[in-house]
Amino acid sequence: MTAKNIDKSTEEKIITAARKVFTEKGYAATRTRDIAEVAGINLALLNYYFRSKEKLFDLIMMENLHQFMAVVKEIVNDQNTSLDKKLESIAANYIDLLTEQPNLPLFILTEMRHHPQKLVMNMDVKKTLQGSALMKQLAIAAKEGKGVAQHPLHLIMNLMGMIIFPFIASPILLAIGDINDNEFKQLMLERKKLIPIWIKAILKTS
Amino acid sequence: MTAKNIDKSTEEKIITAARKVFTEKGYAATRTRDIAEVAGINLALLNYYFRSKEKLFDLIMMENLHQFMAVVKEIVNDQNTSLDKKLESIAANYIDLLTEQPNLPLFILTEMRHHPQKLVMNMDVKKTLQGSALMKQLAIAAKEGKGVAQHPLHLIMNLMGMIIFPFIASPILLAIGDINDNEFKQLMLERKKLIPIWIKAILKTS
DNA sequence: GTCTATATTCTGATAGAC
DNA sequence: GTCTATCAGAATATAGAC
Repeated sequence: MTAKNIDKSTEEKIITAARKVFTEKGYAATRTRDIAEVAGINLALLNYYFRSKEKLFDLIMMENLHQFMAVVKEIVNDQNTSLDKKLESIAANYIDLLTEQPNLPLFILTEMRHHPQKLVMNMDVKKTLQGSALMKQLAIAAKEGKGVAQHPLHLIMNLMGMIIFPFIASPILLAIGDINDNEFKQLMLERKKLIPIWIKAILKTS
Repeated sequence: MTAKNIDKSTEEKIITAARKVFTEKGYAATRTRDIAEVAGINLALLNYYFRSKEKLFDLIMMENLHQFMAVVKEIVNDQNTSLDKKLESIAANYIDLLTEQPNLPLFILTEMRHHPQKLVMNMDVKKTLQGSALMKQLAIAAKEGKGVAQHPLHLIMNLMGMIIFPFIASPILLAIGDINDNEFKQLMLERKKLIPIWIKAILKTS
């Protein structure tokens, strides 16, 4: 039981522990015993509160998906901000989020692939993006480029790839670049400013 | 037992099945029974040939790492090709590889995080890249830009992110873009040409 | 609500016949 | 080499005392 657990209800302790363990190790590699231990409670209590490993996992999965979507939801449909501002907000907010929770993307991408049944998210992200202010602004920007407009998905792939990939691949990147965790965080800070610039440079090539 | 298994030795059948199941589901979610079933043989035979789940996994892990590294190894240290050509080769070769084996990156990134002990690769990729012809050419290109040279890791992150991320996130991207598998492959084909162009545009902003 | 003890199911691995 | 049957241990879940 860590200091964080003081003053928390048992249910909250279990959820906090489950969030940590599931998000780090994924569903299959997680044992309910690990969660109970991290929560500082007995294994039986976990089932008393949540009935099963799967039900507890579903809760964490929803939480994580929601957290991941929240960043983009509030930005994408703002009619009053420019494309530039939107790119800056998305990059900055995601990098802040992932710096705090670096395991989030690998968790979501892995579990989404392994349990496509649980994919409430697809429709969610689809609804959020399709016909949004951002997509319209992207289409306009693409046309203002040199010539052939690229498929808007290319932009999404580039933007999200540049933001998310470093966190997914951080162990390799730390090794390649001979840098430590703090230097990595510093690079991510730089990327908050750089990614929007790079994306705009890319838009001009189309 | 699929058609592919005809004319294969038992050992090869098991390896082929293990490659498929491990790479799709990861170590923890894979049951040796699944592998045996896909191989069309009995569970006992698996242990007869490979002694344990872990030993069989280690083999597949090595295979996959090797396959993933092979692409970059032969390109990165070629003294006779320009930076442009190297970028083009890396993008084209990786996109070809990942179109055939879309689960490769998620497998490697996940298992690498969960079993850092098995990380023969870190030193491997490090050795391959550090001081390579590619890194020198990148450093030169960065200096020829507008002003402040960025950390070379930024370029690696951007290049690999743009190449790999779409394959990792393909389920979401298919949903967002309302496209099917073939349209996705078409987009990936386009990216073979586009990514080098985009990377060069990014280099000019630094 | 919380614990200990136990039931139940699953899974990796082996024994032994052929 | 290959199979069936089975074991041993692990992991989820529950029973029942407090």
